[in-house]
Amino acid sequence: MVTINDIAKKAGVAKSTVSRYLNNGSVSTQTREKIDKIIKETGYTPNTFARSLKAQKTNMLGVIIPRLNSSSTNEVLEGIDATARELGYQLIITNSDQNLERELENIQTLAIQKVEGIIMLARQITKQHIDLINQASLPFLFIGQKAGTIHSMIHQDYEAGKQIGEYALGLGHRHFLYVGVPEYDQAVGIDRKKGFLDTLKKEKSSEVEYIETTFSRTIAYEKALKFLPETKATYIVCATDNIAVAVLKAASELGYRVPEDFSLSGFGGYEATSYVTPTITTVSYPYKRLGEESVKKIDLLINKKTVPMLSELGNVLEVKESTKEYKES
Amino acid sequence: MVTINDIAKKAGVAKSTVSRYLNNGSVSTQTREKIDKIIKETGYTPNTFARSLKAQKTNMLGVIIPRLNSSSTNEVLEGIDATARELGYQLIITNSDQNLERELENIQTLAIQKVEGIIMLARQITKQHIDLINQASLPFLFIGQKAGTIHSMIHQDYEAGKQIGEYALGLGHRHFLYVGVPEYDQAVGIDRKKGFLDTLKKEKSSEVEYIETTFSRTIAYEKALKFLPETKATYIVCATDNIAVAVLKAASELGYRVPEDFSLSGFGGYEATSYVTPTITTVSYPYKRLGEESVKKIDLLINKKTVPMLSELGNVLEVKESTKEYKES
DNA sequence: TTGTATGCGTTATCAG
DNA sequence: CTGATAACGCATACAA
Repeated sequence: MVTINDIAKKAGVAKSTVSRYLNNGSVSTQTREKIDKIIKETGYTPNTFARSLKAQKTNMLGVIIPRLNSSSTNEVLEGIDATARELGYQLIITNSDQNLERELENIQTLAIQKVEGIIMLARQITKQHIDLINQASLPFLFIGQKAGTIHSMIHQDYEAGKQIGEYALGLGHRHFLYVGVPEYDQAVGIDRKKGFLDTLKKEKSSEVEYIETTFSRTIAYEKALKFLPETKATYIVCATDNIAVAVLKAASELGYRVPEDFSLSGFGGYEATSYVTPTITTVSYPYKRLGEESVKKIDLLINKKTVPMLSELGNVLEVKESTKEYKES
Repeated sequence: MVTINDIAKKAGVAKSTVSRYLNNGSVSTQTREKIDKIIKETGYTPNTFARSLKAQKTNMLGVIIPRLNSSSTNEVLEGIDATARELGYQLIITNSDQNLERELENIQTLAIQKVEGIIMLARQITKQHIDLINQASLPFLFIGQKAGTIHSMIHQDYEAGKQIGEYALGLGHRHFLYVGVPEYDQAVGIDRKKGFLDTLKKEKSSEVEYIETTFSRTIAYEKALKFLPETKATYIVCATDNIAVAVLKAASELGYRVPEDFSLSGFGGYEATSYVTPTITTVSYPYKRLGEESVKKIDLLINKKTVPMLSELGNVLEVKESTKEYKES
């Protein structure tokens, strides 16, 4: 490996001169040219580790994601990537494979790598998380779930549920099926559902059945094959777009027509909802922007600015083909 | 920041003793316990940079991907992630956003970061790539495209095209439409297509129309709205599953029925092909395994073992609902 | 403008 | 088993 010393020797100067050349630049034109040439010849690049060691700064940002093959995750990542690049951060992305142990492990690993801050796309936040994060004592930001004592950035999930509720009631529907996910996920499992249910309460004549599934398309699909023939709902609300796509698939398999037999909607605004037939009504979430904002926020945190503990991003209802008015038949 | 020195002082020993404790472990039980306690109290973690500086080893692997929101990319990443973890590598994932400049930039960046090796999910390989890689002179592996002088790992795209060709001919089809992508992509744009076309040549009575689109679903969708009413093909071959999904969407929009009006197939084996109606026949590629194998290969490269310049992974035809026999009507 | 000397946190060598 | 010391590659205060 060629070092600053080699360059210095070959150029017949002190290594501090080379260092100056590399940084400030207070060097005579002569030596500058000499060094210039030699660096090109040797293909020398400064050693980042030595630099970081000296500067006590790594310019690296850690990102922890729950899984790779998720479109929402990827959109968030896109936003993170773009803004990180803009602000001069190098990204270390670690995958925790929806596994609590690995999540904690990754926090550790990133802390050891001395990243300047960590952004974590959260599923559930446990005491272990909090403890570990406090212990690591570096700027930390949760995305997607809120944690009281740690900075977080979330979607307005309660609002989103409310939007769908109001929209569906407005269409005249009174009998609903809510296909949800477990409550360990505060944002999706609880807030989103609660927003919906609370809205329905305003309409006394409404009824809601509830089915719980997981984030997996396959599992949702299999459950749908069973519950679709049994439900009396005229409107099915799925907790995620993925689930909605799976339910739609099962429906078409079983010979139901959407929205003629029942209306269907999801949450998320995934691209997939636009490429199935019918296209699926959804509440679209600004995932990419969430990623962008999160980097800006952690950057502020890193630079010791004060930022609000919690930021919320709004979302917007996208009416497509899978929902229609309910008319007494 | 708490360092090995702090620990040493508090424990009343030399820092070399602490270092030994951290590594080999030749320390008396007494001092071991003392150090143990202090490290826990202070939450000390060794500084990776100092370590890397000393060890001249970073244990980091660079990965360059063309874009984040691609299911094939993500499956490859899953494989890479899993195996990297197994082999003890830390991943630095950089996104080049389908941009040549950024690709070259990323190679630079990763080289500067002193990663031990780079895996790049390639689109096209230019002389600039080759030059830069040779200059960086570190283990490098292309995935998805082959480069003569640099190690690469690819899918059998020509074979895949052939498989579809033989299958379609076997169903009795003679009039085809191939929806392809530009030839700057050697694997998908050329090999895949050529495998298909070469196979058709064996059947004199066959005819092929050709339409070129891009990897974008939206663009493919819009093109399909135009070409579907015009084509006489009874079998449409799409160069990727994404394109196939888009064409299917356009078809259902226009009132065509698949496979009654025409058969349709893609390449890739993306999950999406299973969640549309009808499900789409495809040649599935072992993306995840590709990721796994690639890490194993670069690990070999890093450890100076000799490995073949080129590795190929096979793929398998998955017949689903979107294709059926052609019968003279 | 240039060179010398020192320290960043760690590991390894070599006496003790 | 333990401690002093040098070295990794770089940046910088200070002196020349």
